[in-house]
Amino acid sequence: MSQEQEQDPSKNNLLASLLHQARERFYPGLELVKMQLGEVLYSPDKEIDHVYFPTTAIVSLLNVMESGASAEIAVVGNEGIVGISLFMGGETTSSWAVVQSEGYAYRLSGRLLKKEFFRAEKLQRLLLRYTQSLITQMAQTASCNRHHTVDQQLCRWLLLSLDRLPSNELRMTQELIANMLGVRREGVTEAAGHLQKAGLIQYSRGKITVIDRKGLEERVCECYQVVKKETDRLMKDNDVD
Amino acid sequence: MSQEQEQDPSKNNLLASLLHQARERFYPGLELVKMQLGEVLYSPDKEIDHVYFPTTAIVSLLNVMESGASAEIAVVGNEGIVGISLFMGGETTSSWAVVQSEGYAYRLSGRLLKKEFFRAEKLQRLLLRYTQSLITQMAQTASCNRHHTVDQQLCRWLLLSLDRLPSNELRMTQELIANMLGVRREGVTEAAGHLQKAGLIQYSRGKITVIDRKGLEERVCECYQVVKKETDRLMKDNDVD
DNA sequence: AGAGTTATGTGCGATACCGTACAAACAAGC
DNA sequence: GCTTGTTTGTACGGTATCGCACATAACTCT
Repeated sequence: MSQEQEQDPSKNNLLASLLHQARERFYPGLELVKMQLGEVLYSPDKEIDHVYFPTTAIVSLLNVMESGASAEIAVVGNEGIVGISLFMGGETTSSWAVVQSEGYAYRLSGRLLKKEFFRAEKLQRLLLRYTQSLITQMAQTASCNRHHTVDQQLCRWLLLSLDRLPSNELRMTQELIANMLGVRREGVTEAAGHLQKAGLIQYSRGKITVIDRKGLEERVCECYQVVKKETDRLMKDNDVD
Repeated sequence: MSQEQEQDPSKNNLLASLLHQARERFYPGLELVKMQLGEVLYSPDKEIDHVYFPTTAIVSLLNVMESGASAEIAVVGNEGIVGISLFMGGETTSSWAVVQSEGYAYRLSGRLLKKEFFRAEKLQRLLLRYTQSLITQMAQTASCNRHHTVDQQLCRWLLLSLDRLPSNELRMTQELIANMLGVRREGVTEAAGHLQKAGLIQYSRGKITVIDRKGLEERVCECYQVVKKETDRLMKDNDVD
């Protein structure tokens, strides 16, 4: 499989930040896995025994209500790690991690990561900074849910996905997007219709092609930039020797 | 001032978890401060140089949009600490910390906390666990904003405040609550009207008395319990020797 | 007591989103 | 080709919340 051969741990930003010694300790434990759309990496109260460093996959952190309604609270792609509650403590979370876009990730034993986390201060600082950027994302999602329209949120969501994909083409049904945004499927149809009419995207049956990224950026709410800027700030110059 | 004399570091749960040695290192650096309603402990891009361990005060973590609209993303009372970004890394946040209910807190130099954080593993685990519980709160707030009514959210907010106060009386204008929930002041008037009519609360000009806490708990959305349960789980048996 | 300020109540039309129902377009298999 | 299932489009009434305007009520200060 050619896609598989192109994979390399350094395609994940966090793994790429691990230099020399740290790399030697980590890389042997890394296992390349392919993740399918909809795959559940963890769910509430299920002990997490691995963490995942996505390379081409995108993972959604979701909150599911008693009613069954859901809402995405953060997205993780090749810039991050899935499973922070492992080193944050608690072992489990009240949210779900679901594969939103199929692709590859490197998997690592939780035990190993945890050991290194408390042993290697620089690694720890790296992961904590990343966690801080996740926190920013969640905080912004909370207020975005409160104050912005579905149109704006769809733009945000498309850009978030775009940033984590190699091409300008997303494979997603509107139903799925609706689950992420926590709105009706018809709401997404309508919002997507607006964007299509404006010539920003073009989609058909589970395939969305972004034609005018600039246009999306003009239409998106501030939330996208706030998170991006803060993440860039937190994650630059973080090499772990 | 009698209120002041009743204060003691152990009234904050995190400080109370610090036993023996840890206590000796920390307590000398603690400074009791009184915090007024509306006081800003930190704001975006302003370097944080102290952390706060509230005893009787309640602090809101707020996100403020370009439009000026705001939304509370988490609350911190005597169960927690304000200023996690200090040890999480990044030094600043994109959110505000504003005193929601006046009272006392112990203030500690950020430098000292940070030093201890990376020196003392048990302290670190304690603080990370607390951070994890904050993350839970933010995640739940995000989905609550999406799926639940103002009525439900007001119940949640009242219970959150109640849990962090000594009495069943809150000093809060509806305007202020509206800012926290990110809704119109009139919306709060209406929701509060419902609760009052149902005999759960009683209020007049900035003073809300909760008469029937059980009733609130029956009417609140699941979000309240989800966060409470998870926080209890994360924060029990966390003593730092 | 009276004036001014702050807090709350109420009423309106506008709008964004919901729930539901159903039609149309497309894909995949036989 | 035809059938079946999935995905998307459209329509319609219902509702929660908004934005605004203004009335009332309660404290505060002189």
